[in-house]
Amino acid sequence: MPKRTRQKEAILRVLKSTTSHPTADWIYSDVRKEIPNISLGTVYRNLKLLWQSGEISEMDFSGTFSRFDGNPDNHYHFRCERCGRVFDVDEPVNKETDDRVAQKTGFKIFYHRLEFRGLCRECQESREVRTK
Amino acid sequence: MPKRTRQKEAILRVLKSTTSHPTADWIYSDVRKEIPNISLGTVYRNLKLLWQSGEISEMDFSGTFSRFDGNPDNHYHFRCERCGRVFDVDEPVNKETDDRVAQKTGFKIFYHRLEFRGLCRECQESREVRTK
DNA sequence: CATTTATTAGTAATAGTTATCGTTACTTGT
DNA sequence: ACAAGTAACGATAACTATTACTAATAAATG
Repeated sequence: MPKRTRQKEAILRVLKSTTSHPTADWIYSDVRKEIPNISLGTVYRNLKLLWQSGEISEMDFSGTFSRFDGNPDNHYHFRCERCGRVFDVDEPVNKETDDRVAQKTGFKIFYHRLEFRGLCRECQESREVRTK
Repeated sequence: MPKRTRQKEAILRVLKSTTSHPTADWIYSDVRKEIPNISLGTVYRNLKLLWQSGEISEMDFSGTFSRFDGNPDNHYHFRCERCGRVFDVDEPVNKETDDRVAQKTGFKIFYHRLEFRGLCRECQESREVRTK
């Protein structure tokens, strides 16, 4: 059973108080204002714990390494959360949404990335807790 | 002016001959069957060159570090390709597409990630070549 | 064929993240 | 309230993906 600690609460509070999608390092230096001797490892550990319990979400999916695609045209992907494999999804790219969002926000939008997440056919039998 | 080298051609050939979205390391070991003493740095350098010339695309966007989001509910993001900042996008999440793709593919789909890419308002003035 | 210069192999360095480990402090049961 | 059990801590080392550096090599050009 997880424990509620000062460090975890501070990290969660920092994360809930901003919309800037901070990096682990940014969170680290912000929390240090309150807990000056907190360790960077503690920040990473708690971010993972908070993510596992569903209290936060992580972007820049799938961690450490890049994957490359011989097809340079914009298309969509499916990623299996269990085995990590990536598949192409044959679904037409919807450009109208780009225009509508650009209109609403004032951003100039070149394209978008869409990735579906779930379990591939092979992995659907034996579901497990998500680990990373 | 870029040169066509045996290494670059081999890397491109490997990448065009698979749909498995390989990692740099996987590409490295596959190309080594043909050029045993190729360097891993060469693979990375050429992947970047091929990406810059638009011949391939890269996934797992934006490189090295993760960003975290205090809001665990599924929502969309916009990422500025110049300054790297990430903004929330207030757009309803479309669950029907998940169902349609699941039907077509046999995957079990939990959710999807959608990220728009372009230039934020501040960066729209001085556009530049994309560097990474 | 000689010159120019991008690219190479090899290796060292960097950066983000994770693992380890002895110590601390939250939680639970008595 | 106190003791026991154990999750979490801080500090640091290790790991992994990627990039930078350098002298040597090999495409391209005229």
